[in-house]
Amino acid sequence: MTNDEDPGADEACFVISVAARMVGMHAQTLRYYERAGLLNPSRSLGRRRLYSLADIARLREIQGLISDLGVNLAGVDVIFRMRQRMRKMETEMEELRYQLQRLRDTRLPAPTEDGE
Amino acid sequence: MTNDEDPGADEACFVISVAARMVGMHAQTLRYYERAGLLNPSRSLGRRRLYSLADIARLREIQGLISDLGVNLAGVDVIFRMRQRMRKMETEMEELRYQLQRLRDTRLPAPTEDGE
DNA sequence: TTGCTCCTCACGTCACGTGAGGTGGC
DNA sequence: TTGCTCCTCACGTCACGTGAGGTGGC
Repeated sequence: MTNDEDPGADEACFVISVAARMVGMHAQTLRYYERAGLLNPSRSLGRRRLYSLADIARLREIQGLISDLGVNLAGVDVIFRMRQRMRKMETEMEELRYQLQRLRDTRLPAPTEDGE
Repeated sequence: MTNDEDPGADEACFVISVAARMVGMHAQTLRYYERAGLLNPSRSLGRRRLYSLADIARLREIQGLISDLGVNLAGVDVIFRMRQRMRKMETEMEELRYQLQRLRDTRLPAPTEDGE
């Protein structure tokens, strides 16, 4: 399902003016957020910032928290950390549910040894 | 283990000056946080604020986020909501783990190994 | 009465965003 | 060359916290 022409989420593609236009922000604001430690675009050889699609997505999330909810930059940082933990917990829950289901399915004895 | 002399966490006990002294904040700040919707102390008949131990605990949490981490009030609100969801998820995980353990314990048909 | 509470208004400070100005490399 | 980028400095605005001032009920 991968498309050779589309850039991967982590591929550095966009220069700052393009990235700023994509998310409707000022280029200065992107530099400001970077200085605040909210995102880390890669750099070209000439020290120019290059934003990936993942960076763009992160910018949109930041935008939502700041513009829509009124959170400040320190809050965005905390919230992102919490989101990461929540995603981890969700993964763990998926795993637990899977194990539970598998145990229930194989609960009746006579385990047929054909599954992995 | 309940102590008749100690107030319950939700029992309204402390007038604003006492609550402010307990958490090291100005009374005006407590009123300000209330206006911002961060906490809701009960009121006495004379419309005076009465803070419970749960209110005090919440104030300390607010204080930690604001003073230590630099989060603003809107951020505190979002973070509290996320915390609530995380606590719910943790409870769910506990339940899942419990179910899983129970299934594993009863999986072998005739245990009788003398252990409980 | 005193000492608290209530409220509103107003101010100082700082975070945030952005414009200006000067620089350098595709 | 032009049009971008880089950086720093400086300003306006607003959220936050707090003091002042006047009120009312234990």
